[in-house]
Amino acid sequence: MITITLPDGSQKQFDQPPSVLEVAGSIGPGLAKAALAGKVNGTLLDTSSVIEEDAELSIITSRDDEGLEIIRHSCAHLMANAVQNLFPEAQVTIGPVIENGFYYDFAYERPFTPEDLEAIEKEMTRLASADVPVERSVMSRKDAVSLFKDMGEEYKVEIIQSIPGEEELSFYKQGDFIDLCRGPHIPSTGHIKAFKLMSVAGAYWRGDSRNAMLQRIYGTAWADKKALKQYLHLLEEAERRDHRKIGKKLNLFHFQEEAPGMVFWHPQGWTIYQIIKRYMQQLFIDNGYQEINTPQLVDYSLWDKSGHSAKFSEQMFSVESENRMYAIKPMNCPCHVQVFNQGLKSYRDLPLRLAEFGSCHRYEPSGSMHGLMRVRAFTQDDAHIFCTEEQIQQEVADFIDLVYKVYQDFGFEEIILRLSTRPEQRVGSDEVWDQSEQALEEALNNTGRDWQLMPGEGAFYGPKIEFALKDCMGREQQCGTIQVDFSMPGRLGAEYVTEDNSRDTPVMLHRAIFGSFERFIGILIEHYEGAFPSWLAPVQAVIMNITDKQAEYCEKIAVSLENKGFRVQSDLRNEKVGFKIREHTVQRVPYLLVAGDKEVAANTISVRDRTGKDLGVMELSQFETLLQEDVASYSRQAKQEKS
RNA sequence: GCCGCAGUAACUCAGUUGGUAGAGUAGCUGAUUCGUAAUCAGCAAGCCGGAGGUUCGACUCCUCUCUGCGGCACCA
Repeated sequence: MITITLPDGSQKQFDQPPSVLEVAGSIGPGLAKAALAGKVNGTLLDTSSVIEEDAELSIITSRDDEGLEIIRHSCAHLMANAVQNLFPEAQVTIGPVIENGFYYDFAYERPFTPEDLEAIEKEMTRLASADVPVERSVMSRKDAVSLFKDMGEEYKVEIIQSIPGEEELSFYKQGDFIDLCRGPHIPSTGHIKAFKLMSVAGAYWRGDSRNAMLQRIYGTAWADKKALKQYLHLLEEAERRDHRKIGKKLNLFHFQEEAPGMVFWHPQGWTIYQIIKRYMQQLFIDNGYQEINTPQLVDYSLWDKSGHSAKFSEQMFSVESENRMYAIKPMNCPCHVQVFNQGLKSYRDLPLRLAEFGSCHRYEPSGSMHGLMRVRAFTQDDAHIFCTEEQIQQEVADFIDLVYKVYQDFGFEEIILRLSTRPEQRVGSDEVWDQSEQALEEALNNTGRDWQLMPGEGAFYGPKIEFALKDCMGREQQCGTIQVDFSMPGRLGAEYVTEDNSRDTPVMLHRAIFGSFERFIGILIEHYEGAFPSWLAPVQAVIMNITDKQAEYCEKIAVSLENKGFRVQSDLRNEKVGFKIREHTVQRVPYLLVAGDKEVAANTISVRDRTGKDLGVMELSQFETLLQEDVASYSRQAKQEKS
């Protein structure tokens, strides 16, 4: 007698060990039909698996996250099946589930074309509607190797041979197609109902750039057509929000061939940049940082000393002049140590916080650049805190608070914290690592917030905390960081006089909140879809006349608002108001002010916002208050506005 | 850097099985003076990314190169 306990606590008895499917069938025929797999005592198994002893079981359907993953995984197999039907020469390699979908890597003599994708998709649809049963089997390593060798599947043979000896090898077969796989899989291909092949791209075998390049086909799969449609819609929205498109449309910046990976900021974009910079400058002042500025071009000898030229010279631009080699700085830290080194420092000077809007250049590989998100010339909100080991924890705690405040000011509510600890290759003694990892950990714990541990992900010179924010599309963007550095101050001869009049080397904390201005602005553009909240909007209001008669009045209003510090334009062109309204709405100006004869007579303005909401007719002073309050709220209320 | 795709007017894009290009928007000129998301008409605008080659002839075909896009790798 086998007792199966279901998630609701109810129990079912079976005379014979039942399969997952049989249990599902005993609950209801609908469930049996929908069952994709079973979770037996926490382990996912095929519906065909037989449960040999008393167990807890939940039936997995497409409504479960696990069910969706199984669908995606099976869809990857379905695709491999289709590819081999159409291109028998293609070798299969691996096909895992990824976020929102799956991919499968093939080795084939030529790249797949978009037409191939269409054909593959069609073949997949055919196989799915044929509802081919998917059957699991077990094979010995020897049999498996010879089977796949016979099929000419060299990559599979390599995979099989790399699996540790004791492990059981399971295989899934649908029709003539068989693939090595841990499973579980759907009982038959008919359970795949909504999928789409997205793109082809090259990908290295085993992710190593020294290996052969395979053809990777990406696909997405969902429980039903509706979910698929929703996802495709989301992709469209992401495309609409693409900062490169919006940057062009709103005339914020451009790139051109002569300066790859370097931004040409236009007046509108530079205004946003300046606002953010001023915001950060004030933040520095309020939080005990001192702003400095250091050279762009520094002789290679300094980079030799700091260790950069040995490790990172490939990513450094260099310049030769008068027989000297200079590097355009890829980082600010060595220069900041030079500033620290000027004049003898005392323990009383610590912590010393030096900040710089440091303009850095790094040679990024051509294929890695991406709009503002990854550039070769960028500016960091960079600062280095020189302190004692005892001071690390407090500095880190203060910094975490600061990051939260800043991200919230910019409208980001969800923030993810990660602690990266010592990597295999590192400098510094274990005691120092122990101490600083502990300092970071305690600082994190003291915030009362959740954080994730990333073992071994720290920099070679010290552990670090990273801050990722979630944008309105739920995408994670890693921006802020604070890193403990035991190495560089010593290398560059930084020291201070201690309380007992000896010398000691300070610890250096590298930290940034935005990361790079360029990237951060890119994130903001996508987050707001170009509709910046008033405090960031390059133009906060446009005042427009209805006919020439009100031109002078509009000018007066514009000047008056400008004198109050607002960013205002007047639009006195001989166009219909509707035309002007449309244009500035499209340009995402937060407030549109109209003055016709009525407003002139009453000394008022008619106000609407870019969402089309009519805010009514008001006196100028009323509007000033409204705009002032909007600006003062930063981005915190921007969420409510849907434009 | 690697694989694939792309580069045509300021922008978005169409086009030619090889006979030197077209539409919308923007721009300019003129008319219109208008009440909350596009007034009308006319004009001008292109070394078809760059270099080489094949050809009587190349935007179209080939080679190289640059830049961008999607991935991969990289991101101290």
